[in-house]
Amino acid sequence: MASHTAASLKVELNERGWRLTPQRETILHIFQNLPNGNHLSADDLHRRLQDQGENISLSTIYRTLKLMARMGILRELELAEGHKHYELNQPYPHHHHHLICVRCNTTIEFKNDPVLRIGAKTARREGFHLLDCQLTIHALCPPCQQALGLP
Amino acid sequence: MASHTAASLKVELNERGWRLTPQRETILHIFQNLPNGNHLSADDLHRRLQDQGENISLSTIYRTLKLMARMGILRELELAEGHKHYELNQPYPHHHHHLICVRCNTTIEFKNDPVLRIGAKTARREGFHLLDCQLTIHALCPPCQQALGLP
DNA sequence: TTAAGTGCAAAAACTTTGCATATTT
DNA sequence: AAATATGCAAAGTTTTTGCACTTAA
Repeated sequence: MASHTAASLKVELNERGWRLTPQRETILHIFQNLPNGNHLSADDLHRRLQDQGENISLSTIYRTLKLMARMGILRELELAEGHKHYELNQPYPHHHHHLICVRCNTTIEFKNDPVLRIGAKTARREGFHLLDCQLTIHALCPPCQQALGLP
Repeated sequence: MASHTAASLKVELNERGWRLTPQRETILHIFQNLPNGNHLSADDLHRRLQDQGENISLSTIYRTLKLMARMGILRELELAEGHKHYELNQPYPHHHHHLICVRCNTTIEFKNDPVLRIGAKTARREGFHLLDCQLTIHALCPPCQQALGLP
């Protein structure tokens, strides 16, 4: 869960018989330069790559996102938009969780160390190797409570 | 987040200008009779309804699942299969979280009250009305660690 | 009565796959 | 050289939508 350089990514890939390609390196860079709190869908990433003149196919993007999520480099977020979003899987103290309004999709990030510790402990107890731990809270934001006439 | 009867569901729907239809009642029953720890995708639910001779269209199922999730009656789970699953949103002490192997999709449920309290507190602090709170842990199970030759 | 809900079929959105070609190790 | 990765186009899955009809309140 440490931050990656192209070199360390290469090592980690090679250990598993995989390869460092220019596409994978470019995609990693995009995420590393993403302002904190941003996250991209496959399509967002594709567009962003095209904007900077990189032509990487959507297939490769999907394959790379899944690979990096399984390696623990990216975390896969299920926000409210109906498709997955990805962001760098940052270690403590940057690690965070999400509070989401199910009506308007407003999303608030928050940090919580105890939850992170509980997640780590739970995985360890079951013998699992932790990749990511996210608390997702579904709720109604104040304006949406109003709109629904909730007490 | 209390358990629902057809009558209380009706009240809650009517309060918001919505209606209790036979389809909605039938769907609620399916979930109420689901053994603890089970969860259904839209398609699972559709098949299950057909098996018991109920003809409810997939459109209605999708619309109902979303509605009930937004009301806090069902919780929407993002497990690893690539589509949503739903289960009854049960209050403490039945409330639970999920530990998922990203490689083989093995899923383990676990309970954790502190996380639930943290979720409730976080929502309250932001003025949100809590609907659901789920800790999702992505990890590699022991066999999959082996298969990948992890130390 | 009338606003909301349903079913159908069609479309949309998102993701995966087969295969020929290119590239990393 | 051998195995992995890519790009393309095509197909697959899951979910949403428009519309005419039905139904709960």
